[in-house]
Order: sequence, then C-alpha cells, then structure tokens
Amino acid sequence: MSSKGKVSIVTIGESLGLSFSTVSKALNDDPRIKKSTKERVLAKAAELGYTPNAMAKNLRQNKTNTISVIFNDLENPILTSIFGTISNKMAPDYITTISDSRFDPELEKAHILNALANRSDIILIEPTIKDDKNLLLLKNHTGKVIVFGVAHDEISCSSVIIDYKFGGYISAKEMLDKGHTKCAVFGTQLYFPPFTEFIKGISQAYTEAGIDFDSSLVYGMNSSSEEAFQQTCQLFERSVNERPTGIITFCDILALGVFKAAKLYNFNIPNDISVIGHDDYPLSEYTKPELTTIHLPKKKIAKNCINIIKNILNENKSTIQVFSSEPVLMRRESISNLRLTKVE
Amino acid sequence: MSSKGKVSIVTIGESLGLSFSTVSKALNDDPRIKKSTKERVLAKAAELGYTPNAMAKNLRQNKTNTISVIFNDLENPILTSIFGTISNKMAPDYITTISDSRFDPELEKAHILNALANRSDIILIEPTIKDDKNLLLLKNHTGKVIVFGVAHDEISCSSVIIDYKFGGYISAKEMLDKGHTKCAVFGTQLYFPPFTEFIKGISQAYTEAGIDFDSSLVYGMNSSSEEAFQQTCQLFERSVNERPTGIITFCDILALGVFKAAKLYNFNIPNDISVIGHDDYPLSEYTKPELTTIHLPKKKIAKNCINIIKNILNENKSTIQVFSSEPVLMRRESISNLRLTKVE
DNA sequence: TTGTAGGCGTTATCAA
DNA sequence: TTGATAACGCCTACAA
Repeated sequence: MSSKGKVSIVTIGESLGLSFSTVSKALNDDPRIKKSTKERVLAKAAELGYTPNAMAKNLRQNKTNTISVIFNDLENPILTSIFGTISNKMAPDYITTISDSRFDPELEKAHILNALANRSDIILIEPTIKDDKNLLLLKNHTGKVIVFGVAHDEISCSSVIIDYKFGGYISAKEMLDKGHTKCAVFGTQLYFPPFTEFIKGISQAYTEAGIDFDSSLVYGMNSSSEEAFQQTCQLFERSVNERPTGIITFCDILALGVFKAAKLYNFNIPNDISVIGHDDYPLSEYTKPELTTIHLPKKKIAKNCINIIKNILNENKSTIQVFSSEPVLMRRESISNLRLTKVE
Repeated sequence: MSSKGKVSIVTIGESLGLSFSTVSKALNDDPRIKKSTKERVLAKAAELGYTPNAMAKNLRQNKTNTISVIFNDLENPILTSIFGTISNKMAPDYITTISDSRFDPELEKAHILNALANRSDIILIEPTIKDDKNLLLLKNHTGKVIVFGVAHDEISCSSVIIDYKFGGYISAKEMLDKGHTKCAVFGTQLYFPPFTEFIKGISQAYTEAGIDFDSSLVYGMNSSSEEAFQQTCQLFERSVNERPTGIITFCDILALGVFKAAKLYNFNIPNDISVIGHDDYPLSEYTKPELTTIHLPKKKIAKNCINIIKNILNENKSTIQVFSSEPVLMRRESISNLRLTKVE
C-alpha cells in the first residue's frame, strides 16, 4: 500500500510511462498538459502518497513563502496573540513559524541560523540581548528582517517598537504619585533590551520626582511566577522600614508571584504591599484585587507588523519603516494611596 | 560591503582559488583539509557573509533535524508552556517550529502540507477535527507523527493523550454534587475532538446522576472571552427558572467571559451563578472568586511528548507508543453549594 | 502535447 | 591535501 521508498515526480513518471517533466507540469496545472494526462498524474500521485519536496522546490525557485518569528516568551499570551494574528493574516499564502529563544542568546543564535538557512522571506525577531553577536548574523539580510520590541542601532532595518521606557515611566509615576517612594522592580534577565528600557523609564520618573532610585532593588529573573514569589518572600522578611511599599513588575505573571507571597504571609494587597503589572493579561482584570497594570495595544502592534511584512513582500518599499506604539496604564486596585489616610 | 548576489560555497571557492568541494569540506571541518586552508575559508565565509543553504543541504542529506508542532490555540499558556518545554529540551540539535491552526481545518491542512513538504523529522499535531481528510495526509508518515490530545482511529501512530472525557466528567460531577443540575457548557468549536470528549464525560456524569442532560445548553465558540461574555449575557436575560445555575467551560479564558458578564449584571459568583474552568491558567488561582477549574498536568504531558520524540529519533522503537494523562479538579471558590443553606 | 537538458547549493565518492 | 563528478527533487527554457 504505502510505497516504502520515497516517491518523487520521477517515480510517478516511471509508473505512468511519462517523463518527470510532464509530471511536474501536470502537478502544477500547466495549461500545456492535456486534461486526461493531468488526471492520470493526479490519481497516481494520490495513490502513491506523493508529497512534494519543498526543499527541492524552494532551492530551485529561490522562494520559500515562509515567515519566521523568533521571540522570547512563548507563555506570554499577549505576544502569542500578536504573532497568532500575524500568522493568521498571512495564511495560507505564507506559512508562519514561531520559535522561542527563552532569553537565551545561544538558543536565539540557533533559531536565527535556522531561519537564515531556510531562507525565510521574513524574519521577525525580538532580540534577546543588545549585543552585536547575534544581530550581526542578520547584517546582510536587513531587507527581510523586522526587529520587534526595542530599536537596535546595531542593525538598520524596519522595526515595530513598543515604548517600554514609557511603560516604565508611567508605572513608576503611578507608584510615586501614590506615595510609594521605595519600590522594588521585578523583571526578566537584566540584559533583555525591553527590560533595560523599562528601567530607564522608571529612573526618569524618580529623577523627575526628585527622589533617588535605589537600583539595588531591581531583580532580574526568568519570567515565571516562582522566582517572583521567592523574591517577594525575601522582601517580606525585612523589617517594615527596610521593606519596599511597592513592587513594579515587568510582566503580570511576575505580579502573580507577589500575590502568592502575599497570600502566604497574609499580607493585604494593596494595603500592606502595592504592586503593578505589565502586559495586561486577559485575566488580570479579574484578580483579587484587580491588578493595576500596563496595557500593550496588541491589535495595533500586530497591525504594524503586518503592514511592514506586506510592504517588504510586495517590494513596494525598500525604505526602512518604523512603527512605534505606547502602552497605557490600566488603573485598578493593586496600588494603595499612601497620601490618604488609610481606609479599611 | 555586503555582497549583493547570494554567496555560496562556489562563490567562496572562486574568490579563494579553491574548488567548492574543498570549501565544503573546510566548512564542515573535514580532517583531510589542512588547517591553514580551513582558516582561509572560514575567514572568507565570514567576510562574504556566507549563510549555508539548509534546503540544499537537507535535500542532499535527506535529514532536516526539525520538529513541527501544529496545534490550535497559541494563546493558551498551558499548551504553549508544554510546547516551549519540548522546544527547549530538543534544542539545539533539533529546531522546533510551532504553527497555529486556530481550529480551522483549511489552515491546519496548509500547516500539515508545509511540515510534510519540509520533511520535518517529527510532526506533533493536535488535530482540529475528527475527519479523515487532513489526517489522511499523514497516512504514509505515521512513523514520524505524534497525535496530541485525543486518540484518532483514522491513523495509527504514537499519541500523547489527555483524558478530556474524564475532565468533563469531574467538571459535571462537581456541579451535580453541589446541586447544579441545570448547567450550560461553553467550549470551542463543537467538532474539536477534545471538546467532543469533554462533552461525553459530562453526559456520563449526568447519566450516573440519573439526570437528563440538556444538550441545547452546549455552546461552541472560538476560544476568546468575548463570545463567552455575549453568551453569558444572553443566559442572564432569561428568567430565573429558565436560567442555568452553573456554567461548565472548556477553558479558563471562557470562564473569564462569565466573570465579565457577572460584573456587568452585578451577579455574584458563585451565589448567583457558578462556573468551572478548564486548563488552570497561572492566574486562575488568584481571581475573585478563585476559579475552580480542571488542572492539566503540563509537566507530565511535556515529558510524555519528549519521551516519544526521542524514541522515534533514536529509532529505538518502531512500536506505537501511547501515553495518557488525567486532569485533576482544583476545587476553589467559583461553585456554590446549593445543597446548603445559602450563606452571605 | 510531451520530452530533454541544465541548474539551484550541498555532500559524498572517488580520483589526482 | 585537493579537485572533479554525481546526485538529492524540482522547475523551466527550449526542443521535438
């Protein structure tokens, strides 16, 4: 039944007494091939379980109709929503393929080399690190590269920027406005460019408020709630005076770690400890207390990506295009106002 | 600077006065090539920005070191966690590539054909529909296919099964035990096999309880909270007697839609309406009220997948392997007990 | 309407 | 230690 050896257009041709070139044309619905032949070929192909070999085809045609997305946190539903939208809008003409670098430059390198080696038409990448090494790999392919997240001077290509610095700024400003001058910051690995930008925004808010920002309270971790939980517990062990009153996180999942710790220590959020998230996960609006967080305009971001992708593919513009969007503060319940008399 | 025309081993050879065959060996660190030549080649390759062509290489070697994952909901953090784990454990020897079918058989077909055409070593697929058409495409490749989620008789290959029927059973049983005999069910598209299984489990629980299950209360939708929200609102418009007292959902994100509607209508969960989720998103433990839900053992599921993948790749076993795991009920606060006097 | 020849970029075998 | 040649599966002139 199933032909063990691989079946190619040659196989089909042989078993039909046709040349492989006729088979090729028939399979591609070439008008020069007569209908009855086409039908015979199609039938035989189905019978033999023929699957075209994309590698041979693409090698020949120098075109793959493939989009590679390389980013860092497959478990972040905001980002996956964006990339899922792109995948969906580009299908079925283009197949989108997603890879997770997990904030690991080595893994990112493997994914870049893979995308390059497979001659993806578009490489949409959220760089793991602001470092020449990996981005340099893309140097000769800037026309098909889209940098996602943060602008990178190391390489000049189209980008879809999210203003993480502004996000950090409004996070810190909200805390400061409510009287939280001593805040801890939980984020991803410190070298992750979006987080670096975020910190810059926080610093700026502190500077504007005329308050020193204590950078020893910045903690880089992997983006799981577990580490945030551990770190929060350590902070909770401190004496009241040593303890920050607010925690600024760079992802709602990190804020969740704070929730966990608060539960364990029987601390009330926001009265005993205030917290702000980032990303605005769908569920964050319904936590107890409702999580104040920074919302990412995912629809707009996805649209920006799709615009650039289409322009590149249509070769309309060889010019570099940069789109930027601003996050917005979702003021909810997880930050107390120290400037008011505390109300029970 | 950047060589416009594509650079290949031939290009490198020409600019170095070497044959491309020598270049190839040098690039692959063949012991027969002398060190100084290797260095010259490597330097030139770097200078020219050479990127190996995976299509040519794979075409020749008939090996791609590639794993394709095809599933339906990129925004589900439980599933992406599982596939991210697999990707991570297989890297860097194997590159894992993820595609989202979005419960759309046509899109799924495109992804299957792509994985096949690219000769992925492993195709891990969560079928969108219990239908011959797409699965038949994989018929001649069962050795490299792993079915994820639900057993499919249409094709005989290794599988990683999640006992969704059991999940449906314990969901409904929990509702029934608490006196909720009239329950609505929110799920994905009705044809989605995991949801079909889930419903079977619900029916079984009702049958065992000697109660008729009203299948007109089963609603298939896309897995966004928006549709669940709309549908819940419609249910809330009914008179108290017509209204279900409980809503069984097939995903926490659908339960979220119920939360939204409850907020709008000022209905209390669980007193006015009870709800149970499915999947156990990280944040679900911290909603208000805490969401009772069905937990998927994601670590174990990922491990099962990795085991099978490694066995296939090592060709240790050509036997079909099937692993199954059971979800577990996380009893929290979103279901009221109608059998007790209601307490405020 | 169908067949032939050449080439896409590699690797592998064999010869030099 | 290096080079020439064939082959992987396919598409595309061009020839028949």
